Amino acid sequence: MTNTINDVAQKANVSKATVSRVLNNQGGYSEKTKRKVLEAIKELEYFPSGIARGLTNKRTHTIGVLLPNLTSSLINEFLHKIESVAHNAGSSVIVCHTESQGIKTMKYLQLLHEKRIDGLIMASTALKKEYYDYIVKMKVPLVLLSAYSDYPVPYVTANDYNAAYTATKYLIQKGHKKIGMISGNEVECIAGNKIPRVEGFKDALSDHNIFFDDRHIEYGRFSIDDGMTGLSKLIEQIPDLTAIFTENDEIGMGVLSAAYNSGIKVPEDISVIGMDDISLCKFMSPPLTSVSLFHSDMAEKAANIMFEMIESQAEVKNYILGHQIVERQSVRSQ
Amino acid sequence: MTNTINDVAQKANVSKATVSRVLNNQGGYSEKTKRKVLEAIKELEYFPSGIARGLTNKRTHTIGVLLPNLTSSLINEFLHKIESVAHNAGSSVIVCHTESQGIKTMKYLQLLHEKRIDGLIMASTALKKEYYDYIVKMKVPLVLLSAYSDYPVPYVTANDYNAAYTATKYLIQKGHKKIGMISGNEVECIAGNKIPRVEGFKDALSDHNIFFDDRHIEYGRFSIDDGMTGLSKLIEQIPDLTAIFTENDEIGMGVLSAAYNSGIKVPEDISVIGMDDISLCKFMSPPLTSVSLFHSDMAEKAANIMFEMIESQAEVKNYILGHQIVERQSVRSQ
DNA sequence: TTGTACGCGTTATCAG
DNA sequence: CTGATAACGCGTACAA
Repeated sequence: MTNTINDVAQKANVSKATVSRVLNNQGGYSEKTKRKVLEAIKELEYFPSGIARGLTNKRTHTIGVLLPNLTSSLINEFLHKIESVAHNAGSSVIVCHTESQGIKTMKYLQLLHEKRIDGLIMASTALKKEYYDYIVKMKVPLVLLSAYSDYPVPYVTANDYNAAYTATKYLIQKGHKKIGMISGNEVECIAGNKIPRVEGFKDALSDHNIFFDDRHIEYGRFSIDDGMTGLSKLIEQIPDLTAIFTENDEIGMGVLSAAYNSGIKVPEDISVIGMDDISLCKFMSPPLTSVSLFHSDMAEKAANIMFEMIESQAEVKNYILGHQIVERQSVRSQ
Repeated sequence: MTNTINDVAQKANVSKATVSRVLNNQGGYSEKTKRKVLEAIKELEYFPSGIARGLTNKRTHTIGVLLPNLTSSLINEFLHKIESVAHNAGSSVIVCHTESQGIKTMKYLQLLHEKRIDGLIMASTALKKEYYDYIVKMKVPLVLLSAYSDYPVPYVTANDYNAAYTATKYLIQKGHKKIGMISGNEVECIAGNKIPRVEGFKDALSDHNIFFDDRHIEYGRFSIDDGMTGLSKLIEQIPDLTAIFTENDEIGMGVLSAAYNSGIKVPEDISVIGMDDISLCKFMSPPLTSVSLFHSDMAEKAANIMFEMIESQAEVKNYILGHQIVERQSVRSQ
């Protein structure tokens, strides 16, 4: 059995209250008793129980992170940064991967509720009413990461519409006129909402008087395979296609891979620009031009906001981070 | 304030013992009181506190996972599987990334100790005496994942030596005679121990009477960049090199990338075989031949063992999983 | 079938 | 400066 504060108190011939005081450096005790207590602690190898402490303190020093199926390098960037901030704040992180289209989300929410987490970060997730209502009941600060919501919830995200617009415009400025897109969403709208990256793409095209129709956009599921199949479909539908904007880098990788397999040269035959600027872009063949959304900064910001809310209850505002094209070698001038 | 079991008891005009019984389906109560209690629970939106329960139960239904800096797709495979098993067992997982060479490891162990986790999984980490001693004091079941130890601790891992031997032999059988290796370890030995994958490489060469010396092996830090610099160094030292075995796929990707940048064709000019068979291999240009170590199975096994130990206290034996070459297009016959 | 009382490990309050 | 004692929220013998 692990030793408790009582054992220490007994061994040091003091009350457990005193032990607690020494433990938390609260002052109000003599040097002598402090030494006695410290000694007993060392001898008994006593280590306080965070869970018992949490019971009285109403704080578990644990936060939850809900993550959907994202590119693994994105998940890692998010998780890593959040963890880093959390640990600096003396908290630990419980991760929950919400696999396929969040049917498990409610279950995880309950689990986290039961664990009495101090706060919750949801990444890249559409905040459904069901979730929101439940989280409100949990009475736990929530921060959205790489997501937006109409509910009064702070979020940290990029402007996906603008970023997609920028990427498309970049292609246009490079002289491309036949431009396709491969989206990661299987349908054109999510829960009735337009997909920002798709809209940005469309609007950039319209604004520059470049023709497009449904055949210029393929829909998939954000996987590399979708990039592979997407390329052939796009080429089939638009034979004189010269450039492709992919909704994320993973799809972009798929395009690169499919191009390699079918003897299509990038960027000579076709230009490709991705999005997210994951670390792998640099190592593609050719290195993939992409749009950085500063995910690491996003995660850090979100985590910081989270802890601010935990500490001070204060309402915190939203942050929309910028984006930046990272030129590499997958796009050429037309 | 969140409602407690007392509030429910009061509302339903029963004792909290009865509420507890209903909550845990322990029987011994009339249908009528059950209904009353359930109703009160619903009205008050009562949800039991796992931390209060943990205090009496001595079980927090939380396990810890310690991860070093690995390829993000590996981390994800590990984490995802462990999480999946954990959630099925009604537990959640706290992640701890031990960043650069584990100086933080002890701090994390203390944190997990304080959190009173039920069990601990350490991935790809050399179990130092300091860690081991501390974990023994924690009195928490420990499972090593993708690691081996002389301490009496169950582990689930591949036989790295054999896998490397197999990979090298594969290259030899393809007719290669000038073979280099890029290791991810900065030095030839870790804490006095030879690196299994390096030894497997060397022995395969020796056993087949193929000459090699120090110039045939480059050391780095498991990053893609090391693959990039490693390639040029290797070629400089061994101009007639025809094949490279990289200690992991990430380094292999670096080699592919560096080759692309310097106009070296893979596999025409040089063959490359990686290790781990991460999901990205399939999408490299060319697709990277690798050795699968079945990491997903490893993680699942480790997690299952973990929960067996938690449930039954029983000593559990070790598992060494097999490996398999996954042929793609980065190696050609010489 | 139901209620009482106590333990779990810690912190906080109030005396002394 | 220090010590009882009461929470905290839940489980569980034991008693009724």
